[in-house]
Amino acid sequence: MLKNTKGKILQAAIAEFAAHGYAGARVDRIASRAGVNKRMLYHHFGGKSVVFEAVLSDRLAAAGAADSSQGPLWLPAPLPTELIRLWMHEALERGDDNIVNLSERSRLAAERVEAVREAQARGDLPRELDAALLTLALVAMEVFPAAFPQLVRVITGQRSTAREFRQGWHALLRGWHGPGERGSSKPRLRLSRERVSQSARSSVVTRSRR
Amino acid sequence: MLKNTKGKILQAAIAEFAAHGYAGARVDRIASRAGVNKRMLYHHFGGKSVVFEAVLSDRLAAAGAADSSQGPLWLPAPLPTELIRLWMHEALERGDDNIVNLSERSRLAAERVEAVREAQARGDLPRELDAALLTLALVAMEVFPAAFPQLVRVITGQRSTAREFRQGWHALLRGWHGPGERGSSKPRLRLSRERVSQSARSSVVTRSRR
DNA sequence: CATCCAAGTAACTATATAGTTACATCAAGC
DNA sequence: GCTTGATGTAACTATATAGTTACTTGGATG
Repeated sequence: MLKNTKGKILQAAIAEFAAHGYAGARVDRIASRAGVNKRMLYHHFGGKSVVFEAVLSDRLAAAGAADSSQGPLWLPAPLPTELIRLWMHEALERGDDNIVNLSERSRLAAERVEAVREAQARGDLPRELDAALLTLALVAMEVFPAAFPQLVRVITGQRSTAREFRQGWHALLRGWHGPGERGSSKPRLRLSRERVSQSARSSVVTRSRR
Repeated sequence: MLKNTKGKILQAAIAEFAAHGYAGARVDRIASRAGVNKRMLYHHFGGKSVVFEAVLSDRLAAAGAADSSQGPLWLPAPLPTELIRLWMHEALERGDDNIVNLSERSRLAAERVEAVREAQARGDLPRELDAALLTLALVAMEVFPAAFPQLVRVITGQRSTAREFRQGWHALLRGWHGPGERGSSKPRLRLSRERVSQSARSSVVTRSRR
């Protein structure tokens, strides 16, 4: 079977739910995006809510697996916007109850925590911090600007997507983990390119305030 | 005029939009929550979208003003869930374009940045980091667990509302700002109560992984 | 007291939307 | 070649929902 109608529906639904959330998503649009008759959505799944479930299950389970390998841990690779939006919709709709695919996601998260632990052992990350919480903090710093771009703009005056902001943000992460001497003596910074330079000059903030 | 119908509608709308987002919110529910005839919503505002605008304007402008004063800066006061949900809906619906009340919010944010700057001058926060970005990072650490409770649970195995998690998270923030000697020699930690204790033991993470 | 206008009510309308019904196609097994 | 069941299509239905119409009330002002 090469038509793969179910798969096309799922892909279309991922885009639709990421863009509009559960309430804002339209079954007709999903079918139309998939180039498939709406009836097939009810055939392969059971209804809108089931498709939503499938989307979360499919998309959120694989998440985190992609980026656990490359790059320094304190500067995680940017996550796809779609995934972040689905996380937001998931949180808004369901909070931390009935987490879809909890066991698999926990397993993947555990791998990442383990990587952080190893980095701590190497001295690449501060040793005295709890590994799981540190992992969470790294994810937070990675996700936050993409999730709340308006707060980035309000606080720093910059767009979260601007090169200047991203460089500044990375510089902050680098600096925050401590250019100090806690831990090992190994060189902690793998990236030596990107200069901090003017990094993060907020354009909206009044500097001359008492 | 003591009936204050418009105000009641606005209050009800804040709750409704925070709970369900724009698409999920129901005009009838807003009217019903406010104990007011639906027609009045169209009388005082112009339609659903206008009410949404008013909610964002009213609620997001005042935000940040409340907590800019009390408590140490590296451990900001918890924000109301409602506000965080509105921020999430705002981000999902509008990104960083057409930010409502941008100028006033920027002004309030600037005050907070200034407070951080002063804390840096006192040596309470690391001096070498950009003040605006540091402020943003502090907000991020404050907002993230409430915004993404499912990620907290997936990564740490704990509920974001659990006392144990919060203590661990606070301990991490304290530790992260550097128990080192960069900056001043002043005592940096004002909270001396809450012990780090077992702080953050993740229950789901496999510790024995290669 | 009469007028007038903002505030309020109930019932209605148009439409968008999730979900269904009835039918068509087509390949495989008998 | 005929039945059968999975896959697909078009048109339909029931309902929820934003928005409106037509009317009422009440209180301030001349």
